[in-house]
Amino acid sequence: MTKNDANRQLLRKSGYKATPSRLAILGVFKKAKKPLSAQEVINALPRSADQATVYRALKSLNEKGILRQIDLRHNHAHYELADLTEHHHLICLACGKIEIVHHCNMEETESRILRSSKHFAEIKQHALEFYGICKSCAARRKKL
Amino acid sequence: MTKNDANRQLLRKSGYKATPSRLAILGVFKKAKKPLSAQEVINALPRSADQATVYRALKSLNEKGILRQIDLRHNHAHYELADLTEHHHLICLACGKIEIVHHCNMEETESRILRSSKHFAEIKQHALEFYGICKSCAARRKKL
DNA sequence: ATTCTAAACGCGAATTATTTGCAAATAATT
DNA sequence: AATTATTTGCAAATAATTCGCGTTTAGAAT
Repeated sequence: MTKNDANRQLLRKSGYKATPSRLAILGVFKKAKKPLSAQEVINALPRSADQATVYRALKSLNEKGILRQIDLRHNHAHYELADLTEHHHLICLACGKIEIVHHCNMEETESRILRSSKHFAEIKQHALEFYGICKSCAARRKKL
Repeated sequence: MTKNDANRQLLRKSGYKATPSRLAILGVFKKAKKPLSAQEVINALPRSADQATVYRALKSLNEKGILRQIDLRHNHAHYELADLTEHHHLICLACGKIEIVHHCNMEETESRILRSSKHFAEIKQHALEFYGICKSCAARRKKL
């Protein structure tokens, strides 16, 4: 299966063993349409893996930049594949709805920041999320 | 005391009672040089308050926009006063060091996003944090 | 193919972070 | 001073994440 071979290589290239759980976790993210929490990954796995295994995998994959961590303000971390085209999230503070946002052009900002920073040598990632109210929540609130 | 009077008004204006714990919590943030976790607030309080009280206060103050929540990737929320001049954070993935970043000009981006969004009515806040490696961690790593 | 070994796993328990229910206390209003 | 809706403290619950450790296993070396 070619998809698994690609993931297998990806893991090996980062110095990890290509274990069934890690391959399965990557598979779950490949299918996902939105950032997933550890619990959602656990639930979505075809053959169950221990929660410690999943947490460890998420952490490692995030450290190597295969996944990226997203803060949706839900008191727990979410992750998504890092190789998606550059985008950010618009999150409804009332209902949690997520919309994808493109074209924020952060590379330029990052290099400018780095040039003027006293203490930092490198920027590896950034998180840019917008929190607001979605239209249906806004409508619902007007009625009250 | 004039400073407390200002905070007292701020709280009342948001519909809250100006209780000693909330005034003390605002006092702690006023002195702080960096975003604080709930635990750090608890430790910094002159007269101790219960953790439930502190968590409840942080949540309310964040909802009313007096505090804002920051994600430093430490598995717990941090907060800072919302009325600081617009800035963001540069966080070292290796040691946690924080540097303040100015001039990211997000208002323009926000209004553009809102104009092109299908589902969102309003943007209330954003989080923009940069994660990288600080110079001293970079140096330490080279030696290894 | 078999052996070897560091890395990864599963399990259970520990930690850490945050929330909740409820009775008592209290800030603001009258 | 009396009233009342908020807020507090306490203790316990829940949620999120991590850790220790004995066992298994992927990949390298024979």
